[in-house]
Amino acid sequence: MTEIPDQDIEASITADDVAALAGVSRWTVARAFKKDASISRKSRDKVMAAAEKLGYAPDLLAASLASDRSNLVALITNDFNNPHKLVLLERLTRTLWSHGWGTLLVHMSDSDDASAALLAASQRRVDAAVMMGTRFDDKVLETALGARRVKKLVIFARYSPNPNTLTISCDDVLAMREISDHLLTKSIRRPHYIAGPNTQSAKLQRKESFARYWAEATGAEVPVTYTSGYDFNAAIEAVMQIFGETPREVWPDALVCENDILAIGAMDALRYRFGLDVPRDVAVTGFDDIPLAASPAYNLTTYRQPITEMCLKLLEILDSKRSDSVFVPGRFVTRTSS
Amino acid sequence: MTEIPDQDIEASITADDVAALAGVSRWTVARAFKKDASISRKSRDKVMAAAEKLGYAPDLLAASLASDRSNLVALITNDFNNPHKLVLLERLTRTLWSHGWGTLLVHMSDSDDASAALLAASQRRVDAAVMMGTRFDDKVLETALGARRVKKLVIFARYSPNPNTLTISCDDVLAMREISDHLLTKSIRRPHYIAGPNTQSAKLQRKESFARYWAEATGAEVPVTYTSGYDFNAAIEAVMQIFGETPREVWPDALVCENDILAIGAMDALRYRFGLDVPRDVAVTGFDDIPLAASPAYNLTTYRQPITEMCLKLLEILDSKRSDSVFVPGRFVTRTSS
DNA sequence: AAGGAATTTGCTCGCGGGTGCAAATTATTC
DNA sequence: GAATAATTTGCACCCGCGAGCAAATTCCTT
Repeated sequence: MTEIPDQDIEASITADDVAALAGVSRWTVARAFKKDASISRKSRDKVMAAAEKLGYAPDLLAASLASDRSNLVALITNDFNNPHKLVLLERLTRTLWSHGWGTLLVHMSDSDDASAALLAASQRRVDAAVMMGTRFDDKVLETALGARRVKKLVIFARYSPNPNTLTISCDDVLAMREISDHLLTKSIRRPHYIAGPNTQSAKLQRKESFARYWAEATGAEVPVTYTSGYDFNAAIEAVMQIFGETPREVWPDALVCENDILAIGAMDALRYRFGLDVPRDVAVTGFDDIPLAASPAYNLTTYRQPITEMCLKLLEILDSKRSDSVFVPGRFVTRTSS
Repeated sequence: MTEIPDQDIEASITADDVAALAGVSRWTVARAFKKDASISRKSRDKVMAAAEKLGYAPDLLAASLASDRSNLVALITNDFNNPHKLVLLERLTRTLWSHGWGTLLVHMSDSDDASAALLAASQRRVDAAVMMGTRFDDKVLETALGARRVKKLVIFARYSPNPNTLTISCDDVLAMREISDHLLTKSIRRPHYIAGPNTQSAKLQRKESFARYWAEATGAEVPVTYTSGYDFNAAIEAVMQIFGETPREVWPDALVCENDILAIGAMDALRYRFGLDVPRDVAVTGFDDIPLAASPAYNLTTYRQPITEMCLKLLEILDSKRSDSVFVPGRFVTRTSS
């Protein structure tokens, strides 16, 4: 009979050690740790007792290598200015984790392309890569996908028509129709759309949707200003430009912002640079419903993305129960900024 | 001569394939990809050419298994309400990534303890675990460390006296002295400290430091209110309590907040619930210098953590060039809220 | 050109556990 | 109780690469 070493000696405990202690084979130990494996009640108990005694936990690295399944998902993102990212991150990690998935966070700096991030992910054998509300270039993506195999590539909270890609996103079209209808009931005449940087791909569909509905309803075109980034300073600049360079008579009476952080910057600019009142002089709407949107300082009318549902859809994709893009309706949140 | 398979056939390319194409052994391929390995210029070129042709990239999983070094760091956190977390996350991932470290993000829900997170991390063989600005229980930590070996455990942007642990943190003591001095020059008489939840361990040293300096300078004690969490609603409640339950004559003339998100909530409460002016009626200071602190709406006086330096210290620890705790001075940022 | 040092290359063995099948055990039927 | 079916267990082989040493090659020196 082999000596079982004291449990705190440097060497780590493997399935073999547990097997020896439990008096079974290594493979029985593996089965004990596997959901619905073919194993008798008795041996499982024996194994579990031995495992607990030794403080054994399966090595996920070795398991991934052997099984070609890592239970790892790469979360790729590049825009860390938006507090909404934090919400997405939190929900994604929590949901995935509670379903047995680990998350590898890959920060893709704006300058470099997606390939490096995807390559790094694939080198760790992730089962899927999730581009999280991230702008990226479709062409780069194409080549990256060609060269390096990432089993599944999901675009989360954003939209890409790339056929090698799955989109999970809020239903922007529906959302903008609601915002549009809302502004109409508030007798808005001249809305102005404030969009993030104008990128080639992986965009949101908010601007187009809003413009289309507004044109359908009123026949008027919606002017658009693109900011230099998704942060409130960029929004302040945009508002300075819009209101600074046009005569007061043609000032917009509503700012429809692509997301909350732009909306908050816009509100600050309106109030502190132009002394305007929101919503009396200008109404403002956002998108995402970040925590700050509910603060008494902003009370922002916005649209909440259905993150929980979106996470569930992601799980379905990971479990291969789904393989098509999906657009989930969110919820319009009316507050006093409009 | 072996047939080289077309590069896009399902099977993934291993070092063996590259070796065959380059006409060298598998180990030479490995050396070509290793910094300062003993290999001739000629073979390295041959290997690299072959690798590029096949689209080969080393499998990091297999490498970790074989070498007992994963180049993976677990980032463990649990408080996703604070936008400052996003800054920390961004910096950490980016710094680590650019130095060859992958980051495993582990979300530790407030309810459960650190053990589960640490266990999960160790199962993936992380080289180190970083608790990121996270409250946790020291006792749990102790047992978790005993049972499961995580090679290095770093407490980042927080402090723990646990000897199995390394702390990398902003120098809170210095910081609070500066804030304290600043308030004295502004003739503040009755500061009130707003702290986050009162936890057992892994706390910040801000409250004690401020109270101590203030007492040294004025002989007065600083009253403290603990919020129920690090979000601005909790701060609003705290302010409601402080100002709602005491007569106007003894209202504080400054709110020293443990971080920016509390400070912002406090300012909102002062302005919108009590109609007070900041800083004329009450001065407010924060900590962290989150992006919003610079917005025209808040213009918050705060203290910026030296995140860049802290990340560099972390790298030193990962590379085993350092094995002691370190407290880095940050920078006091004066704005108009005080 | 020979001898030795320095450099480069190849190889055995192992990291820890999964797959899929064959052997062994247990349960079921008549 | 024997024969068969169902369940449980054991095993050879593999996943892709690294440590460390031995063999082979190259470079220097005299």
